[in-house]
Amino acid sequence: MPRERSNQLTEVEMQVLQVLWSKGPSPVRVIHAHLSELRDTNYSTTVKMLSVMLDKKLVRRNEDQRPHVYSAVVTRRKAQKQMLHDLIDQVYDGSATSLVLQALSSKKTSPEDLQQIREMLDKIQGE
Amino acid sequence: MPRERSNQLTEVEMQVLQVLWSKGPSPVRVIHAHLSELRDTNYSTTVKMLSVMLDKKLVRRNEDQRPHVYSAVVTRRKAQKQMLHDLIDQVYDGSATSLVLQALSSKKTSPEDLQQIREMLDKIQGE
DNA sequence: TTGACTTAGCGAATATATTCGCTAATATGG
DNA sequence: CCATATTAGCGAATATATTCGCTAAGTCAA
Repeated sequence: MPRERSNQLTEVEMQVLQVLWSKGPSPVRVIHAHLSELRDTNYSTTVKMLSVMLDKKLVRRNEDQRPHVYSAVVTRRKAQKQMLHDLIDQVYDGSATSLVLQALSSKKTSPEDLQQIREMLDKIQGE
Repeated sequence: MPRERSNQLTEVEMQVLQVLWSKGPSPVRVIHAHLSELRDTNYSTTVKMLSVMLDKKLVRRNEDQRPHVYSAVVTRRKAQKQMLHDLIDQVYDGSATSLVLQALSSKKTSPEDLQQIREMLDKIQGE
């Protein structure tokens, strides 16, 4: 008797959203085509996953058009924010700074990106 | 017939590791005490969870001492890195920079922390 | 219109996740 | 040494996650 459904996305859910975010609203057929590249899955399974995600309100669908069109309920940006905060809270003890430091130190970052980050810092300090 | 076990940590596993990281190697009794603050759980359940995590090699235990002592197999730092990369890959399309920008813009950061980040940037650019 | 194809959906099957009762083994104090 | 408490562990129960077969409904071209 597991606890209440954790609100964290499962791997498949993540992948489906990934597809919807990058391809935009799509019918099952298309979603399935892209999902197949990420995991070995059956069409029926994709249909079912979408119906589950519909129940969970992770996606919505437009039934006006015949092959129904699914789209993500939350924007990529929102999901990112949510997950980022969860990660910071749960694993970084609430310190966004240590996450930032670690992200910078472990991933190669281009000069342009570094510049962009400096600008963000300036903006924050209200220069 | 779900897919292969996802390697992402479940909520409870995360919480148990959280306790081990902050309190260090501990017997079940102690782990349970701290875990109880995070979730409404039974002693037996904690024992079981630890045994499951032992199977998954998420924790190890020393049986020399009588109340056996459990400890985390991976360091907090390692786990952080892993999860951070997964997040960047899966949700930020591989761009550490956009994660950093978002982390900075959505969390209040103290001047000292900002300074620390600037130093990291300088270090990366090899000034 | 009909046959073939596509799309929707349900429900059962199975795997993982989590819970806890109950029993056994071990420790401990008097 | 005995009674009691603590610790370990197993196994069943139950909830979620994921899979897919099978059927029905809709589409469409000849």
